[in-house]
Amino acid sequence: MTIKLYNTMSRKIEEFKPLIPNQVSFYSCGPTVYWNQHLGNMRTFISNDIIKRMFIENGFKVNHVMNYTDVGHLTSDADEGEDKMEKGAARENKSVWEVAQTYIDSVESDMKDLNLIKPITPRATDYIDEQIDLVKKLEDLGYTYIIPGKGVYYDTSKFADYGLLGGQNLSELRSGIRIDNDGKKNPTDFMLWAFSPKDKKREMEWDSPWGVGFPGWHIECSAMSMKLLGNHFDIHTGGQEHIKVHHSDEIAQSEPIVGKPWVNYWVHFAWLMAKDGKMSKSAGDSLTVPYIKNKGYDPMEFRYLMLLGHYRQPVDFSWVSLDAAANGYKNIVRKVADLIDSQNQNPEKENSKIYEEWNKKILDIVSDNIKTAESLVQVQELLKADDINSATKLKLFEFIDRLLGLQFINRAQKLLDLESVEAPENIKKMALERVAAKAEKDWVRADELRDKIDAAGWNVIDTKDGIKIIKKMA
RNA sequence: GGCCCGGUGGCAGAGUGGUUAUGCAGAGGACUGCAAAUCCUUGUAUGCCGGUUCGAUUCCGACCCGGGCCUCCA
Repeated sequence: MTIKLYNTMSRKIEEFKPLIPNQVSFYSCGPTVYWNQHLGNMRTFISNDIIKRMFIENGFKVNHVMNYTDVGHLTSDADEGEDKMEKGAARENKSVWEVAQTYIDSVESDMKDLNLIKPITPRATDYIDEQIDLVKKLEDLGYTYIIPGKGVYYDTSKFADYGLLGGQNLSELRSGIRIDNDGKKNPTDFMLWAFSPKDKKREMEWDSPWGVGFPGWHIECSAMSMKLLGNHFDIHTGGQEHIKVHHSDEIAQSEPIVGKPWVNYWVHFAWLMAKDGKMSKSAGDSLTVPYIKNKGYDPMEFRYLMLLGHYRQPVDFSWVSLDAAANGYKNIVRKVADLIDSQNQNPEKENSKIYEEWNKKILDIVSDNIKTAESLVQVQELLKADDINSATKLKLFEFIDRLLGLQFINRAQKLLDLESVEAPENIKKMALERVAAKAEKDWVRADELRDKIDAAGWNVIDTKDGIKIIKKMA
């Protein structure tokens, strides 16, 4: 099967060729754990997860690493800025270490809710020695300089390919830059190691050949990815905003050490936009997984909404679109439940030829640059196909669940379980009274009883085989 | 200022040089005492103007509009 991905470096959709056959090494820039992660972050995690599942279904062994940035960084190289981790600690009256743990727990809970296959998740603070080692190597190679009182900086003019990923060379970047940073040799130079301020003790700081301080932001991803995936690896992903700075800087600090190319495929995800602008402006406020759960949405409904769009296309988040996705998702679950039901009533044998055909068709679509929306069209077509029996459809849904992670069968089974809950005696009694009323064509009495049953939390439904009493969804 | 990406039916969002997905919502019908569920049917959509072409929504150019990045951000 041919796998294709859009490579930001070449700006083309390329056929994927692994460094090692049937294996893929895959690094994703993860969250800074100083606050709740919003739905925009979740979109990125879901995109990573789909790529991973696509590889797994294609028979690859996947080594997926996603870091947690638990080191504070200055918000800007230009001035003193604020340290996000320390800001979080002050806000919550906790140590920075406690803050990190709190939000690691929180994001892991979200990832579980969204049915993400857990990646390997290193923490930046566990790789300080590796980061210092990289800075030392860059210093030995002559790529660094020190600004007294501030830190060790990377001299981007020493790296001929600087900015290649973003499609601009250094002089273009210079002309386009809006701010100038005093002390730096080039506006694009960035900090590799920051010196701790003289006047105050930081909670997170370490000794280094250059003095007590803490690592710059970009170096951690180079250090952890090299350590865990090797000096060369297949795929590096992240949000699209990382192209120009973070990933360009990662390349600049890594390729002098490991050679070129360091990473074969760069994949970037477009943003989920809140209606009033970027999600991150309201980071931690309301648009989180726990928040939508409280509003009664199944996290799978959000995942389904994300899969309706393409990862390289920005998507607007709104309650209207989430509602539409929720309805669409529930409708599929209902139909899958009917398939399970029908298979329980009249077991059929699956048709392996049809299974293989549809399996290939859907996997091909997703393998072609992750066209999840188109794969969901096939899901609808599969449900409508009346020449495929329930057993075959269900087996295909098992595959679809592995590939898209939407837990259709799980939710369908839950629905059936809910529907099989026995009604209590008083409800049953009312339902039988209603049957009697109906027999006498006493429609007023019948509807009254149905309302009473409804108020008690049950639905009574007339079918051609008699009545069904079903517990209402919570 | 530099770079990049879009503008598709009521909404969300695909694909495609020539019968324009899919979903949600809406309408009509079947079924039902009425509901619910389900099924069937249904919609004069591709920003504007040129060009290439037998033919463009799809390719090319200009324009208008919107968005993103360039500063921490998934």
